[in-house]
Amino acid sequence: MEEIMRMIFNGINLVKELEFSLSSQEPPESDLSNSLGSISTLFGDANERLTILLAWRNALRQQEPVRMMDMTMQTGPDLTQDYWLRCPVMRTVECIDTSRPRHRKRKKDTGGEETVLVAAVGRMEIPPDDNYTWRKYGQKEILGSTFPRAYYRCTHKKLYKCPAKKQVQRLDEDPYTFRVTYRSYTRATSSTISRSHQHMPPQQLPTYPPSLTWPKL
DNA sequence: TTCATTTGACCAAC
DNA sequence: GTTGGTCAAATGAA
Repeated sequence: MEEIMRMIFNGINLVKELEFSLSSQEPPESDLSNSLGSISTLFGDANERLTILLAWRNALRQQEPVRMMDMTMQTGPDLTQDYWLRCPVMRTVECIDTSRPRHRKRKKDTGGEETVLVAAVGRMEIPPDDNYTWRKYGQKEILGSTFPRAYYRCTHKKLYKCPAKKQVQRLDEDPYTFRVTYRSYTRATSSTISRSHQHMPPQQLPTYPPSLTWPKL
């Protein structure tokens, strides 16, 4: 909510600036267009976030089994900032030993799994960016589902041995809602995190979702 | 040239 | 045998 309020106040400031420039002189049409575009975008984004937030609160009120999570509602650092590295490492993640034989499938392994419902932004057919860098590595038609399931892993899997993965499944009953499942973290100490991560300033660590926060360094 | 996506194939779990 | 998760070659975009 704090982030939304900040966007609204920024929009108000832009309106005031526009008002001032109009009262003092007639600005070039290009400047006027840019200014109106910025204001429109800012208020539009704030409105979208507010819509998602309300849906999330309604879901909580109804005590739904899975949480509607606002991908952009943050209380942490400013996520509009372009992190030089956006890696979805989870709090208690244990690094993968790449020397062991690979396990392609682990059914019933629900440890460290977190599922959220995510509303698509506007009429877009993709879920909003969760501010982490993912690389798609597969897509499958799922029995009983109209839409295919997409598989993503952390972009920095090799570099930092980051094991985080997510699955994105569009809901049959609501094509503009996605079920996003975050996977592959185990109960281990943060000391098992690759030391390569330690150059990430902790104050810039993203905080979404709760179980996806960076380890304390 | 590098990196991301697509997609058929592979394989373990059921 | 079927299904879901992953791999990796091919392809495309920047």
